[in-house]
Amino acid sequence: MRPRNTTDGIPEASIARLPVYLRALQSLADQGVTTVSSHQLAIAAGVNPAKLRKDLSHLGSYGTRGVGYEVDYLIYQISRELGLTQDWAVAIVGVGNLGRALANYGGFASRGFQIACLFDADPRQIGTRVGHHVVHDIADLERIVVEKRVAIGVIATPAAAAQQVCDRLVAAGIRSILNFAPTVLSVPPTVEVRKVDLSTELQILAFHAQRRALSELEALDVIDYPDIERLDPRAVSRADEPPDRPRRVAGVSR
Amino acid sequence: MRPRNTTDGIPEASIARLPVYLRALQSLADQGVTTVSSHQLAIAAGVNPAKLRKDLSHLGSYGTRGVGYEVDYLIYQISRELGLTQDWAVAIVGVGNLGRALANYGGFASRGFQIACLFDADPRQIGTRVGHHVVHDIADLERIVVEKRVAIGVIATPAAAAQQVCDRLVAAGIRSILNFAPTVLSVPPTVEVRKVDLSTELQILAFHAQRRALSELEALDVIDYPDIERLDPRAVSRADEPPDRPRRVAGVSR
DNA sequence: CCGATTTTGTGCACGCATTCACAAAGTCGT
DNA sequence: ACGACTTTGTGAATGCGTGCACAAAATCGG
Ligand SMILES: NC(=O)c1ccc[n+]([C@@H]2O[C@H](COP(=O)([O-])OP(=O)(O)OC[C@H]3O[C@@H](n4cnc5c(N)ncnc54)[C@H](O)[C@@H]3O)[C@@H](O)[C@H]2O)c1
Ligand SMILES: NC(=O)c1ccc[n+]([C@@H]2O[C@H](COP(=O)([O-])OP(=O)(O)OC[C@H]3O[C@@H](n4cnc5c(N)ncnc54)[C@H](O)[C@@H]3O)[C@@H](O)[C@H]2O)c1
Repeated sequence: MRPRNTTDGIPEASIARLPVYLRALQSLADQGVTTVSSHQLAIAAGVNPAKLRKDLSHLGSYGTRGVGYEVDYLIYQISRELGLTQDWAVAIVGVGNLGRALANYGGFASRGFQIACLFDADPRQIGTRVGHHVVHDIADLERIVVEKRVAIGVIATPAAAAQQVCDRLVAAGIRSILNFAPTVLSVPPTVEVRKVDLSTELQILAFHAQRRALSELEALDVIDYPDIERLDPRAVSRADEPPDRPRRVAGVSR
Repeated sequence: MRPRNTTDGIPEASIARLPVYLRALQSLADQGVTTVSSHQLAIAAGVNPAKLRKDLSHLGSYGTRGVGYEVDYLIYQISRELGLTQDWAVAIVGVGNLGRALANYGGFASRGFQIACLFDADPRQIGTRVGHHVVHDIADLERIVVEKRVAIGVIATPAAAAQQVCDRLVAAGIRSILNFAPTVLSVPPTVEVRKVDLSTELQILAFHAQRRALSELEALDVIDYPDIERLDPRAVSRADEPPDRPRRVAGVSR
């Protein structure tokens, strides 16, 4: 073994939190704070202090016992670990509602992500300006992606086109993809896909909201009905009948 | 104990996957498929079949051994569990780039989420139309949220305004919040916040992209340099010097 | 009616992540 | 120079999630 401190393999869960720490640190730096304890930073980042320290310990031993962490130095170390000391060229495919919002967003450039080019398949979009870019024809994707050294592809097309677009991004050599379309993409194992699914987020919120509503109902009025299934707790939109349950319906299906 | 099948407490990890299964099932239903095995559905959803079965088993015993799951029936059961048999009214605060994209998106209504109202603080936005809604003054938030029975709030304002907007949503009785601003929101424990952070996603992609680049470099040329720290593997934007590391620098800090 | 076949539902083992709790390390005041 | 105090870094315990592997259940053909 050699004294290579940052051995390797930082746990995924830690990596996902590093950007949060980074943002909290930058906010502290803006306020003129030069030194921060794990406790303070943990509060700012919304995590447990022990978890924060363990996460940071994966990068190396950058704190000072009795004092805390030097804000600027830690910002640099996290940025370096995340690969933010260089710029990354990003291509956005699909300049509809969402693609436009992303293209116009200023918050990426400041974090080292340069929108390098935009693509669409719609002839009415091609050639128009969005932000300070001209929308390219998807037909030119491979050429331009290579020319501009694009490393990250963002898919903001309808779901039906997503796999096809993904295949072309991969063919052009891109191995990091952020997918906004609600589809499961299949890619070779060398390619990493991350999915952002807004409907899913809302559905998870709905699940918990329903749970809350239900448990509150039970808490106050209900006398614990017998076994009759109470399909819909909120007794409003009960209109749509449940689909024919499987025909076999054995007598004792528990 | 009573024969209440869906006892309670479905693991969070399972809940987060239910929307994915739901979408895969709907796609199958559209193709006319009436019955599906855990294996097929698992492929469509991009997960392990055993995991899928265990997830579904938390909802009840809705499969038929030797056959599989009835597509329509399973769609109904998952929808019910997620609370999608009723409609949910959603308010969007901040109609900038992102808020507009969300307001114009058609994919929410079809999943039971109705955009009920839009808010902004900018006088130039207030009163304008976005989608088929008029943008309301944020000053009227509490009143309108109660009137329209809004259950879910979406924050699409700049980070600086997010906590303040959040507080008002909570004051108006909303207990489910989807936050797009890059801030940690603090809320009472009765309120659930989910965060969608696009910059974080890109940063995670960048981390892995850097790892790949680095390990490929090492794989072919490098003769394993001695201990000199190699800060930047890509030797390009090496311009910016690392910040002054903590002054104390002990001799043997390992 | 029975036996071969398919596929579910789940017990179990394993590994990763979280959190506690504490010794080691460093600071700061006197 | 020293002792009280602060805060890091990490061992150890616990809990959660994943996936294998298999018995139980149901179908179907003969
Ligand atoms: N807008 C939102 O708020 C939102 C929310 C959740 C999910 N999504 C998802 O994000 C994706 C984009 O949403 P949107 O609202 O921007 O859709 P949109 O219809 O407004 O835009 C899609 C764009 O993709 C282009 N396109 C279609 N096929 C293409 C192809 N093969 N190659 C290149 N471009 C192509 C279209 O011309 C269009 O400009 C969709 O999959 C949608 O489900 C969007
Ligand atoms: N646009 C993107 O693609 C993108 C990507 C990642 C993150 N985000 C985040 O999403 C948020 C919105 O981004 P955007 O690009 O739409 O910003 P934007 O500046 O285009 O829009 C913000 C809107 O919020 C309104 N607003 C400001 N203060 C308000 C208040 N107190 N109450 C109500 N409305 C208020 C503004 O008037 C403006 O219309 C930001 O926090 C941004 O960091 C956006």
